[in-house]
Amino acid sequence: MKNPEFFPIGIGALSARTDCKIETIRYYERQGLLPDPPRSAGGHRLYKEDHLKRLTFIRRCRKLGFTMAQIRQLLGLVDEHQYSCENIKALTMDHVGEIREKIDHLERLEQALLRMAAECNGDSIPSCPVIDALYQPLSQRHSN
Amino acid sequence: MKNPEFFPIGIGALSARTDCKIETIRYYERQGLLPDPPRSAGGHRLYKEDHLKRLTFIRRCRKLGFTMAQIRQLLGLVDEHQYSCENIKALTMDHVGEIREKIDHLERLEQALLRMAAECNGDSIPSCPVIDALYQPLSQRHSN
DNA sequence: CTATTGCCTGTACTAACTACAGATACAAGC
DNA sequence: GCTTGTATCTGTAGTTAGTACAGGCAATAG
Repeated sequence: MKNPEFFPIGIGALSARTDCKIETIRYYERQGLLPDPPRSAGGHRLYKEDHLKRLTFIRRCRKLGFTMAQIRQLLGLVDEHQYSCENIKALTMDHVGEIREKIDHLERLEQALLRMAAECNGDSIPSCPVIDALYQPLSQRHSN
Repeated sequence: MKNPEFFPIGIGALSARTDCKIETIRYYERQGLLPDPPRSAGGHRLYKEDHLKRLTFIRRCRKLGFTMAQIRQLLGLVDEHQYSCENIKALTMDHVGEIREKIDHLERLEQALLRMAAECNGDSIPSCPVIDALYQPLSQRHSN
């Protein structure tokens, strides 16, 4: 029940099954995230089910916002069977922390922009408090 | 009261006053955001107050998350005196919309990660539902 | 006059891909 | 077997917004 007749597959089929562009697959190989696959007589890459699973893992991690460095770390743990629920959870929660920081930062930007935009009266004369606020030099308040 | 004795200044002084690295100032010049300044006999850049104001504007916009393309647009409007409260506010609110999309996306990632981490029992045996969830091929459910 | 900064140009690097160009391999049809 | 068309190959360059040099002049302090 492991569909042995479908493997090995070429890079195009792997690409279609993982929603990952061919160039990106080759890029991951160059970066060492995917092992170099065996080749056909003519040099074409031939992938088996393990490659499919590994690439699926990589793509899911990327969609969750993990960096390639973090994925490398996760794969390292998996490859060496050195992972446990404990350390995977720790890495995951580190990543959650990073995401929260980004959210905080964006929320602060949003508030700053909304405060400035609230000053606008929305008319069409060539003047705008947003531009004024951004354009005034730092040294305006006391002679610097 | 415009401190005329402080200008012109060199690139190092401009850098110090704007919290912008020297290389970044030259980069903005290459990208056409800052006009080419006059030079000394020996070729050193000499900046005046207008440059200081313009660079301050650029840096504030960057800190607010505007891309360089957006800043180019804002500066274009300012340079041609073609801006009004109306269109500046519109650009600002567009940017707020982009920021909100990023926040939404990050919040969804956070929830996905937290859901996975919640499955972890936190023990130290080499097994983890997060890894399992990420590693299963798409084709696992029905023979593909 | 010389030593020390300061500044110059040009190039290469970052993250995570994407997009070619130009050449070769493979599969299908006849 | 031959041809055609698609698949894949390598290698290079582009994207964003800078950062980091190397190697060489310019300005300035003492």
